[in-house]
Amino acid sequence: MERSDGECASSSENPRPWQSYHTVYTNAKAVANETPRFEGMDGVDKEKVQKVVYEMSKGSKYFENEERKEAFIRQKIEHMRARCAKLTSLVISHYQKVADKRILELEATRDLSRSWLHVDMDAFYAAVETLSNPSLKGKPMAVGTMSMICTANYEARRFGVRAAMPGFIARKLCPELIFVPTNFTKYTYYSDLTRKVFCKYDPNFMAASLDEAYLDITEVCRERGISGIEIAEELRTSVYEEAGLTCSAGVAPNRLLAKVCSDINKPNGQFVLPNDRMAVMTFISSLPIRKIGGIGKVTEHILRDVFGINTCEEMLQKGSLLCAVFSHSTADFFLSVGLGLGSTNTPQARFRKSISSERTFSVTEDKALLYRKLDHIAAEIAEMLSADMQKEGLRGRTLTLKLKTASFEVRTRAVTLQKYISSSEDILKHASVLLKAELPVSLRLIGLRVTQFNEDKVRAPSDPTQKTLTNFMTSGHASKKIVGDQNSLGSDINDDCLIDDKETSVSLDVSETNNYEFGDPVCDNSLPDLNDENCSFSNKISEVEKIHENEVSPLLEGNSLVLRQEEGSCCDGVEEVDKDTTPDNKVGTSSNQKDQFIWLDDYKCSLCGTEMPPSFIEERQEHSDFHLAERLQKEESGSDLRILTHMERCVRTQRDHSASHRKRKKQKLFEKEGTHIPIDMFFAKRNRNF
DNA sequence: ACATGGGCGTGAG
DNA sequence: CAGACCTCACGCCCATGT
Repeated sequence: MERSDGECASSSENPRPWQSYHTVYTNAKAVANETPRFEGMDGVDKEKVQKVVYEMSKGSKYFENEERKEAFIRQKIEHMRARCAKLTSLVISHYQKVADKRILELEATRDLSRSWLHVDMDAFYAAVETLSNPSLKGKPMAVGTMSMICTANYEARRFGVRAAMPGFIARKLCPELIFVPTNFTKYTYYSDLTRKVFCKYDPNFMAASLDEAYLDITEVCRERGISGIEIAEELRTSVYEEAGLTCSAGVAPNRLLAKVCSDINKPNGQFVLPNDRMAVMTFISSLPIRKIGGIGKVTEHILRDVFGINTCEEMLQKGSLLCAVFSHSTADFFLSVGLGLGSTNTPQARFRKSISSERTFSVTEDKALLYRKLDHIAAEIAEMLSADMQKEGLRGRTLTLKLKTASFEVRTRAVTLQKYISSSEDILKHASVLLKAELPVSLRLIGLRVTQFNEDKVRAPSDPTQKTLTNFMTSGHASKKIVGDQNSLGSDINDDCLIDDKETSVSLDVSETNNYEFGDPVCDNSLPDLNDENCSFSNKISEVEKIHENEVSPLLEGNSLVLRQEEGSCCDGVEEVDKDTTPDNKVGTSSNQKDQFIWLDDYKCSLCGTEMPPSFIEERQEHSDFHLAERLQKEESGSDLRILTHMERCVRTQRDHSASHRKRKKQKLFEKEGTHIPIDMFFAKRNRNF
């Protein structure tokens, strides 16, 4: 079902707006496709769930942000489509050869000699909670809070309640829902019980999280002369006996497939895929791509809407396009998926590359209050982070501050230091500098991350169990401590084999659209910048005087520092918090007029036919920018040195502004149109000339 | 050409 | 009583510096 356009139109035009509002929990792997037999999704009225989710979300800041992101992805898709359409048959046949060759090479790496088993505990946290409080049995229950759920039992899932869904929406879906707070000490305890069982089958098993693990059962099968089916059954029985919990298992020739398999007969079931090429290919042929680990909502969307790929098999059929459009590693990943390949070795320990801690809090309008709060929270986070680092003996020299504004825009700011740090004092000291530089902002989250570790730290590898939904719940210090404790508590043995969840772990960054090999005209990375409401783009500032406004922002920053110091004092500052958006709004209207000529019926782009509702002010501006840039590029390449039009000046103004406002990133959107020079180079040139 | 730094998006639970 | 949509890790891209 494809409704890329009407999505954001007002509800009068679109009778079912909720159908296009996808969230991770309405579009999760388990929910994604038809086969409703399993995953507790039987009888879930998906339409109703989506409607409720939509109704509960509609109009919120969060929702608006989701819409922005959605729109951005749609643009990206549009762009990639256009690019594919432009491929000449010559280019395509070239990439067909590239793809064919690569497929052969990948095929040659196929290893069917090993058996991997993936175990996944059923609704783990919920199951543990039920164990310790049997009265919960049979009742819909979720582990988590009103703002976020990390696990729901199967009774609750029947109502559409899922992990990563906010609690208040879950309650709407299921008014009877019982909420139970997280308790990691318990989960860790039970996790250890299960791991003791895993050890018997593979002493080097890879723990993927508290409730998931990969076991290489090749040896046990051989030694005991029994099949993967039997091992899986025995293991599940044993886990139940030891921990009183049910789990699901998948057995396959590699980890990627094993993980897919464990999902098939969940809960309390198993699925075994024989080590046979035909069996694998058949399995893969109809498998929806979304079932593959590493392919999420966005990638699915792109592969489907740009290439028409729905099943893994189709990755191979569209191999040439994939190779033409994506980077080497990404294309390789996709092709491997199409072949049903995955890693089969037990990787040597992988080391953590970053460690971080973040926290969400309620948005405070009052500046003085906000700043006091920030002080407090920053200090807390620094301490948690430092504690975690010290626990793992880590020291790092890059500190990144993460902020989420009241409008859900995410920013990160980093410094790289001369020396390695790990103390909370050091962290806080540098974090404060970063934070202050951003200050007139209304925030809902701050986070700190440390990277660039001191290498020779050949310490125990990271504990993958940390990457859970869950930690945040007890989000303060408590949870962190407990999570940390998993390390010590948690099986010392397996701690040294780190999981790499992504299996082939092929870097699949969909955002990249690089093709490799010699640069052909296919290559343009461009996507309009739709993301940042705050800065730049919507200011297709049409008047020269706007330039002065650009100069204002540094002053504001200066102001903020002052404000910062006189925290207690009353503030005119609250407005300034919105300074970013205020000018935008103004500009929005003025530029609207300017753009109107391009929008037929105020809806459809007269140049390329892309449809976009009038409410998408910023997106539309970006879009018209795109055409403008295109035109400019043509002119430039034709060495047409004519005088800039009014509109063009505006764009330049905006670019300057953007650049100076460290908004450089998405300008790439306009780069690399075919063999033309990058547009920002172009602007640079122009700017020098004028 | 290559290394490094910074910013962002993606996926997972 | 209303409001409440997370946390963590990774890898890619661009820009900049050498």
